[in-house]
Amino acid sequence: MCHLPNLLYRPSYPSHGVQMSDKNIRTSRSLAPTDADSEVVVQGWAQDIRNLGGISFLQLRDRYGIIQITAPKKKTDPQVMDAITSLSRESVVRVTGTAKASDQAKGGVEVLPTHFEVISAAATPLPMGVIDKVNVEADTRYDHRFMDLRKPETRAIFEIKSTVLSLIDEYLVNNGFTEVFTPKLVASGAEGGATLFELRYFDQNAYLAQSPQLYKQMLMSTGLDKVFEIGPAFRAEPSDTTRHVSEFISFDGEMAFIESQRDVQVMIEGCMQSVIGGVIERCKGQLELLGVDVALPKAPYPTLTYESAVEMVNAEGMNIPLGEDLGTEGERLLGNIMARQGSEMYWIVEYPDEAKPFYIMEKEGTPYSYSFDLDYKGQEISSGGQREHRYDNLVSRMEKKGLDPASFNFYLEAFKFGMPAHGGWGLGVERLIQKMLDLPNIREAILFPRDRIRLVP
RNA sequence: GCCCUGGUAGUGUAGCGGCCUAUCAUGAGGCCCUGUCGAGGCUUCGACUCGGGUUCAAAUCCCGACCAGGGCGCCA
Repeated sequence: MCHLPNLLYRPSYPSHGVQMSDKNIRTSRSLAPTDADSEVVVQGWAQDIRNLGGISFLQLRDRYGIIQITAPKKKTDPQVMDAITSLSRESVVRVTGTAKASDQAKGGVEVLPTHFEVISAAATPLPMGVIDKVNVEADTRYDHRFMDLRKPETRAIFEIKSTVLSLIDEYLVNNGFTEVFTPKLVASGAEGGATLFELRYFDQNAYLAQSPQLYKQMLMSTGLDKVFEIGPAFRAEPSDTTRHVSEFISFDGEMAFIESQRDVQVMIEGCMQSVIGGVIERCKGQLELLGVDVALPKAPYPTLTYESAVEMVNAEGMNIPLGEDLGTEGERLLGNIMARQGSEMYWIVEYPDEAKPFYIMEKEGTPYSYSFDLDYKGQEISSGGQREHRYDNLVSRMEKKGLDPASFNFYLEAFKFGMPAHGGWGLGVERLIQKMLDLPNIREAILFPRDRIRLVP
């Protein structure tokens, strides 16, 4: 799969791309004082209309910003004047007019209209204001997300998300990975733990995949060696938090012929540095709009064992028994401790194998496993480890976890006829974005979030 | 799923037994204004989530449903 370079925010490329008509179509970015006295066509949403009687102003918003349409009554066709002053906010219009340099207009240029076309009049009142001076609750914003996305700062998150995905792609392809797609409709995915969404599949029952785990592992027996996938994952967990949703984008990778899980960690770490560094470099405008100062995490990321992580939080007043999960509070406290030491990203390795799925390799002679979590500012964004590639051990681990190996034949078969040592990871893309941009809720990083109760829009 | 808090005009809120014919802001409609950009001035419009109950009287108290926010839990 080929990926075009990110054209946004590289002013050396023409911003309007392919010219689709012979009209002099301009955007808020391409219109400049040097256009003065020439006829231009601009189009967008009517953000604000100011009728002062003898002169009217229309703020026209497009993808890149605002263009001011200025209509002095004496110099403007009465029909055009009327159309402007009677326009409802958020209507889509196309304006033809004369560009005029002006110190009083932002950007130093405004347009005096000669023709005015309402492409789509907006009904009133708006379900929520785009520039109103009142707060709008998150729930109301998600109910009317198309309107919410008219705010540049809301859109900025998704422009950054797009850049993150491009950067991941670039990094992995440069490191010899092949991008793959595994099925999201599956017959069984009961790898334990997470609950599945069930649905009818012709005359069978099927499930929405909670993870590409089994399939990406099967690919390790093929010779593709290094694969990654970016795609949706579905969890029917009844979670109700600011960091859980029932549909999210998972970035999964799997690598064959590894020496240890460390090989996998090195790859993720390099990828994260490249992604965060790339966002800082390519998304300056969006970060400024969001008022976020993203810092490149200190590398190499410190590695804590699960045991030492428990000791660290217990030393600061918690009381977590060995073997137990850190919990939300413990995770957050650990984040604070690490922040004090200047580390936003850090590894927690060797979790108790009891808490890990069947496909993880045990650390023999200990209650621990060859597994890792990657935490970013006190929140887990990725987990992975070395997989159990030895058929007999894998089957006995399944049995130990109360799973029936017979229902995993399609998976186990790949381990029977030559399977290299391998390891991999899964990473929640929206969690990465959430922590990177300090978003209060993971839903802010999803266009149309799906949670326990929200299925619309 | 549990605990806590809450549901009032399009949006965001105040009011928390009678002073409610319900506050303020924002918005929408109308009018005035030639440099607005959180414009300004005048004016009009618009709401108590639903169902039961208590009471002479309920937006206000009680019960239930539904929904939301915060926290926890569940959790690749």
